Amino acid sequence: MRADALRNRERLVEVAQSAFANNGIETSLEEIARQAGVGIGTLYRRFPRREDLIAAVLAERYLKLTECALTLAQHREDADTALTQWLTLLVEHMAIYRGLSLAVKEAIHDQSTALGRTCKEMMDAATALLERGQSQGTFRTDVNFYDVMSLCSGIVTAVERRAEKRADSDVPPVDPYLLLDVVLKGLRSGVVGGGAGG
Amino acid sequence: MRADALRNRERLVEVAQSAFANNGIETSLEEIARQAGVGIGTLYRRFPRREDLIAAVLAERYLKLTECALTLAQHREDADTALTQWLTLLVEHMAIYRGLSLAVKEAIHDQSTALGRTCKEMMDAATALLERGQSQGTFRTDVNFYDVMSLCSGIVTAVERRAEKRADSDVPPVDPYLLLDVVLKGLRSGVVGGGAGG
DNA sequence: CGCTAAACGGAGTTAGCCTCCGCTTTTTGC
DNA sequence: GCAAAAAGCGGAGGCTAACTCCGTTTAGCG
Repeated sequence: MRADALRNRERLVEVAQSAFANNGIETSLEEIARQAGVGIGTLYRRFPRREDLIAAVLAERYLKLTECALTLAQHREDADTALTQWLTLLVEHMAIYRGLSLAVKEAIHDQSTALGRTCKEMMDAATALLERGQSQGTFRTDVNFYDVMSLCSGIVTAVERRAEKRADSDVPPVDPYLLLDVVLKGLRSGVVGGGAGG
Repeated sequence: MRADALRNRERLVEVAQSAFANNGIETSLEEIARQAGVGIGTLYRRFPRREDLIAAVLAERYLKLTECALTLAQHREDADTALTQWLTLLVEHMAIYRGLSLAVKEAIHDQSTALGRTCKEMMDAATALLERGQSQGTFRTDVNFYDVMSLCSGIVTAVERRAEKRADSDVPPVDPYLLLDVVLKGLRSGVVGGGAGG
């Protein structure tokens, strides 16, 4: 890769990072290119899809989450605590850019996108946490990790929306940790078999 | 309202209904106007925002959900069963148009939109179901109805995404009833105080 | 220095949202 | 019935943002 290309790439990721943080993940790509001082063509050559840019921005963060999951899996202690800790991190991570939780949910099953592939590794590592708990009888066995991710993504989306409307009316604040607690409580095995028939 | 205006209005709602069902809620408004045989200006005069059209399409359905909530609230029997039944209906309802769950989540706090106002009545009726259960000790008292709606919306979003990608890879199907069961289980009081610290 | 592949960048195309306003149809008053 | 007025129609046009294409520029190498 040529030196100027590398420089531009880095600059784009840098600008995108702060643009996503300020304006959400839907920030105009032309705006990002302008701020980075490159042409729109340059941005598209390097990041053909918006997700590719998102994936680049998130790369380190995902790596950290993956490592964290691996570490938690190795310390073969309390499976409940392990999953709780990791999901807490995940929820905090997904709340960083407005719109991110949805983008992740979109990409989660799609190995053809950079975001999807990056996600995959992390998912694999974290899946182990759930499955360990399941084999120990800590968590109910009829849910898979996609289900858990989906619920967490729902939590983050709720927080995002609520934050946007905060100026409005009498909207109460939402506590992601509370919602996560509800989900985790629902995941624990206890007396299995709730009531929602299907 | 003039007769021709009423006719056009009905035609638009009719076309929008099937367009939303086939292409999701983000279908181009110009496409809807074209199919209805009216100009784009006519559509916008009657439905200034996309949400107004959505609200019109959903009006009857919301009314049914509201009535259902009221009925369930009056039969002062099992609060758990009541909420379970209603949320099951809700989830089924929100899965009808791709993107609807998000639109509802967007509008839920915004009384300035038609969708928000229609939602409000339904929410008020359903909130009673949760609160009855809470005062009876059936459900944990630290969550409000917005929280429950948010989690349900997350479930539906997951189902929508999964359905879109079904052609892909080895994606397992998702069961909304299962996820709803997880949420409901998490809502039941039992020994309150899970583990997700904040 | 000079050559070449790589990279650049922005003009141009497409698509959808939304507004504005001259024209048409319905309704109303007589 | 008929004409005036009110209501409604519809699409041209402005706008923004995604995305493509290709002539121009430049880094890197010998």
